[in-house]
Amino acid sequence: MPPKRSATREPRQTRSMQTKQQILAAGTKLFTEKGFHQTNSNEIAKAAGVAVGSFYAYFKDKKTLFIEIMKVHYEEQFRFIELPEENLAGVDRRAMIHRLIKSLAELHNIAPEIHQEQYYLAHTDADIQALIDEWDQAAHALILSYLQRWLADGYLRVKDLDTAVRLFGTTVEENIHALKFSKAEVNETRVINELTDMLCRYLFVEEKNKKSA
Amino acid sequence: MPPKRSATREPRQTRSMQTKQQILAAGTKLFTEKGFHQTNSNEIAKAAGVAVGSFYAYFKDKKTLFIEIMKVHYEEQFRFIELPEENLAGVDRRAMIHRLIKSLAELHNIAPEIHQEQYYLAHTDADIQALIDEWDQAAHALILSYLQRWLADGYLRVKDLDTAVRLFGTTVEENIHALKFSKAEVNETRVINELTDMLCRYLFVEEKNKKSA
Amino acid sequence: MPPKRSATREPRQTRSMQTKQQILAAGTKLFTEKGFHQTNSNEIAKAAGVAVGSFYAYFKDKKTLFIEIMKVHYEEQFRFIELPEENLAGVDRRAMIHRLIKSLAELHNIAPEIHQEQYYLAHTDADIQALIDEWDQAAHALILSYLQRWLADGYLRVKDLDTAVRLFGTTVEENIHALKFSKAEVNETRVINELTDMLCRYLFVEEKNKKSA
Amino acid sequence: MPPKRSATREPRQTRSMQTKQQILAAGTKLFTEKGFHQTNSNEIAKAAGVAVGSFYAYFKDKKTLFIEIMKVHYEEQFRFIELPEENLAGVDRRAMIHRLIKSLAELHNIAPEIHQEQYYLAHTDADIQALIDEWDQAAHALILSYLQRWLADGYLRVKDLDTAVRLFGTTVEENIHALKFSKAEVNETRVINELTDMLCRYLFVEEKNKKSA
DNA sequence: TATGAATGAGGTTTCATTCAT
DNA sequence: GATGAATGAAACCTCATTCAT
Repeated sequence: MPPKRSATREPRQTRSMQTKQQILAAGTKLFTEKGFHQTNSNEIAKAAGVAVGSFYAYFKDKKTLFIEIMKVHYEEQFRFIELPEENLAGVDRRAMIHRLIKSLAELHNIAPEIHQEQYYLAHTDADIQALIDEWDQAAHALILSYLQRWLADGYLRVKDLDTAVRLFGTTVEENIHALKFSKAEVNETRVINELTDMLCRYLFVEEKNKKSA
Repeated sequence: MPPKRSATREPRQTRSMQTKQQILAAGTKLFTEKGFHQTNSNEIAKAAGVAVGSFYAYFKDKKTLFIEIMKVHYEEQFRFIELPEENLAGVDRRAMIHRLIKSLAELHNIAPEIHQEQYYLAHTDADIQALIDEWDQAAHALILSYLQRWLADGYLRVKDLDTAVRLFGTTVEENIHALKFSKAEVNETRVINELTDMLCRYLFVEEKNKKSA
Repeated sequence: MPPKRSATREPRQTRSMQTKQQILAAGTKLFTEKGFHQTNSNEIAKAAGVAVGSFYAYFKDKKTLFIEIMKVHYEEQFRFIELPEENLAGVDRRAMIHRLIKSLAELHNIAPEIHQEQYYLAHTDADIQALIDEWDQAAHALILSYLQRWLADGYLRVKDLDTAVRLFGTTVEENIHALKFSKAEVNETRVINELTDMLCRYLFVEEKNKKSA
Repeated sequence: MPPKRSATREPRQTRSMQTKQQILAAGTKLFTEKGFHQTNSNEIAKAAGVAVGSFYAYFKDKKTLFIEIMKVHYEEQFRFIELPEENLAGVDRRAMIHRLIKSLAELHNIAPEIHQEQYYLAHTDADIQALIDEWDQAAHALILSYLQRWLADGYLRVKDLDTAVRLFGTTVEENIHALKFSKAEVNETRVINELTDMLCRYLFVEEKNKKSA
């Protein structure tokens, strides 16, 4: 049976790419469910439906697979986030912050445990640490660009921009993370609301004052 | 008399207690430097200057040692923190928040990596998760008692107390943690200042309004 | 597809089967020579000419290997023994008993120590006990079918068939076993002859009486 | 408080002997319950209520303890059995056999597992094997003396005395053992009856013939 | 490329025995 | 004598990785 060519070119993955994808998927699933150290390469291969040998044909070792997964995960993350600055001044700032937080929260639905695993492994692995640093810098640059715009427009209350960027980044990231991982019953909407409030009050001059002026 | 092996032998005598302390110290050091999975029992024993057999006489296994270290660490933490409520209404609230953050930061100087390790291991280990939950609840109770006092005194701006407690806890904890672990050059004083500002603006009605009134 | 680890990997391919056979052979040899507790897994692997890892790929643990050896041994045993009943009434009964004993003795030449080891391990291991019970029942059923035939033909002297079955089984089994293990010089032919006499006199009505009738 | 000397001298064991007895008792209990290899010296010491150090003060090693236990057990056995020959010719022979079997069965109530353990350990331990051989010889001598008496009195049917002795010893010993260890419901009285019948019919000329004469 | 059996270093844990007190 | 903490050789078992097919 010859391959049925359809009129529209279907960009099928080559067999090889497919295999690699299967391993990535299986790795993500297992690292996520059981953690890096609790998952072994035979298991990953089996879950991917390939032989261990193939695993090692595509990935130098287990760590390399993990790093590739991290990369995929972060690319996905930045694809979501990278809302470049618009020139709007009159835009509702609270809404912007809120949207930013929401999209971060969205991200964490993809593979929240990877984030955790990553931070853990970073502390004994320089390669992973380097990747994280790189991404942190990208995130900080993004936040900074927001703050600078607001500063230019006279809305910003904070003085120490660099520190504010850090604080913003960590606070959002970790509260979202806690939200996803808390065993306790937590209401997501309420947490995001309060978080938004906190950041707005911290960053911006109070609306009331303006109005009263 | 049946053997009745408890998870951990609990020594009264001095020599024995000393050995246990040595193992605890060595474990703390190594887990901290290289992480749980990168440290093995022989190594711990050697670092403690005892035979492996002694390790297993005092701790059922590596995990049990880790849990005991966590407990020691947390007890220390609570010894620092538990500043009971005073009845003062006129006290400087910013100063109180600042002090709270500072003491938390202090704590992290003891064994910051243990905290990280802990959260990591929790995600595949129910025993460790249980301990963390317990302590989180204690911390939340403490924060809540502060907020309720401020609420009673009419200083509090937030409505959703429960969520605010969570937000407060996570935000302080994680920013301090990030502070200690950031590879980048970070100025501790500045971070703590901004963090304090953020939390005050979030929690309290603005002073200016009062003054203007 | 979940891992679904069966206790023992069941190989189809030739190389793999060969390896398993080698391990079984080495295990049989060593358990036989030195006993279960005096033999360790590294040793077995080395004797089989494979790595320890392979040992554990094929057998969950040492006990599992032992159980498989038992099974092989017993299958062999039953292949020898299962002489189904014929309808002959006039057949020499002494000759039948003699043949039965001889074939049991034959069996014990295969791996006599395994039998001993087995009984020993049974007393602390339920799995092994279960296997032994199963085989005992099979053996008892076989003996019973002989006795019932002789009873029907009017040759049987004993009344309490169930007890006789037990007595017969144990007596043959253990005397053969003792024969094989006695350090003293024992003449096999003489023991088997006396054993045959004893069982015939116990089971059957005396020929002389018949003749005199 | 000075020791209260009673009028009658109470032959109290010295403290030292008492300790040794405790270890022997604990060893017997544990070897019996869990087997030699499944019992460790610390456990025995604890069960005996003494320190491990004391264990090794009284017994060179674990095996030595086992051998001492064996000896105690066998002495007890021979104290029961050694019914010296009487000169009686008219005594009921079946009753004698029956009594012999019964007393053997009695013995097995003391520490039946020791017997099993013993045979097992013998096969890798020469010292234990030597002891067993010694006792077997004693038992055989005893049985032989019975048979010779019956032979002299014209009651014996068997010709091959040496082999008969062996057969008798093994058959009684192992059937009693099986009786004690069978997991199945077995009626002790019935087994002992049949066993007695079997041995009588094997050994003795039939009564009926005599009577009819 | 794909396969999966085979490898063996290395980690975990036990326990018979010693020895300082 | 008694104690029991300490020892460390040796057993058990896992799993990242290789390599012959």
